[in-house]
Amino acid sequence: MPRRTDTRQRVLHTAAELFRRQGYQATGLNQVLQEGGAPKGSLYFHFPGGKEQLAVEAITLAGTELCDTIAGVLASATDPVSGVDGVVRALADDLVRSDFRRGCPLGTVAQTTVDNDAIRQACAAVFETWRRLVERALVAGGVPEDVAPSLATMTIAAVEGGQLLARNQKDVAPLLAVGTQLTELIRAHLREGQ
Amino acid sequence: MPRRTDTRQRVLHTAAELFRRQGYQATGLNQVLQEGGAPKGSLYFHFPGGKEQLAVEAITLAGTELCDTIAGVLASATDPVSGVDGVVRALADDLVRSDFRRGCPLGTVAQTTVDNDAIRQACAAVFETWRRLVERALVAGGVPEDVAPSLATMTIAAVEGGQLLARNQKDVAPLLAVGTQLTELIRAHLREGQ
DNA sequence: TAGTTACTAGACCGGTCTGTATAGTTCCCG
DNA sequence: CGGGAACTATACAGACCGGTCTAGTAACTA
Repeated sequence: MPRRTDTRQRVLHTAAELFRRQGYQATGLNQVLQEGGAPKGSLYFHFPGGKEQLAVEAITLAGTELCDTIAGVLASATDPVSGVDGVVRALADDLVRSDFRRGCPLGTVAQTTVDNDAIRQACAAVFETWRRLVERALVAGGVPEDVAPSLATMTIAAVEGGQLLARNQKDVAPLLAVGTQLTELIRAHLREGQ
Repeated sequence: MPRRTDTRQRVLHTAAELFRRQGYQATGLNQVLQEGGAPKGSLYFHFPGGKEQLAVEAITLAGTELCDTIAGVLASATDPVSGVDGVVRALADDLVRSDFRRGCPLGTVAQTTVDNDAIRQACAAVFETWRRLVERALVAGGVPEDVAPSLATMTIAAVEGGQLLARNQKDVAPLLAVGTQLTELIRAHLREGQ
């Protein structure tokens, strides 16, 4: 039998947003339900696995959405340098627009759920998807294949750290500095690859 | 009148360790007290500001301690490249030794306390201290003064992100990749500076 | 129309959270 | 010895936590 309501999606999106802003532990189910406009019974009907299942699905959803955004930016760029620069700018815009409340949809949750295997692995899967996306863009742009995996990991790490610092300082400057240095690094690898 | 017991220090160190492993919200005062071996009355005698004050002091303590460690490693290195490499290796060792339970003493807390100004600023102060430490080492090693601030920010961000990824994957590889790429980047700047 | 599935609604449970209140103990100082 | 400061010890308050339960409603189907 098909779904008859959009409650599940509504709750999921609300949860993704709240987890992103506040992290896993700081986000209560009551808050999710209130902001999502659903009673408790509905939550445990749609997510019998409770908070953990909600988090896993919310992370996967948010990760996939951001993945599409990143892929779009990278695809519309002519080379990996401007591609990474574009991604960083997009993330910085998002930070400013939300007054530094929305960080990376994974970073905050991943940081505080190391001891929860289900959530940890959900985050790891998304991180790996992102990394591969960046790696492909780097290789396509001329970065040698042997350094691309490591450089892609560095890119993800630096951007995560940059978002963390930016949020902590309520200033995009650290993230923009990361962008500048990242493009510098990629350029250096492109020179070496030739 | 001078202190007569070490309860305050004991509780503070326990809190620093637990905040580091679990983050702010996931760490309960009862747990801190139990592991620190102190009753509740003592906590609110020594830290009338409650959990928030405890966190601010624990962050400052842990930040200062790690600052000393970093400064020691950087000072014993002959150049910034091997210095940064040494710091990354030390952090990776710490991750492995704790079975990936201990992350950066600030990262986890900073990520989930963006909306708490006191804690946020305590973290920001430590981050800035670290950044300046790295910046000085870079300049001393020959990195041009105009790029050193940005490169130092990049270093902190990348290392934070690397620790996050390593903890999430339970594998130091991402952090080591960050180390490799960071040294590469510093070398590139040293070449340009000449 | 009767039955079944999809879903809503919210009261309720035991437990834990931060924080308070108050009494007791230990030690130094005069 | 007396008094006060430093500190311990625990009981308790009030709110909130994630999660369970049961009853009810709406829509589709046989």
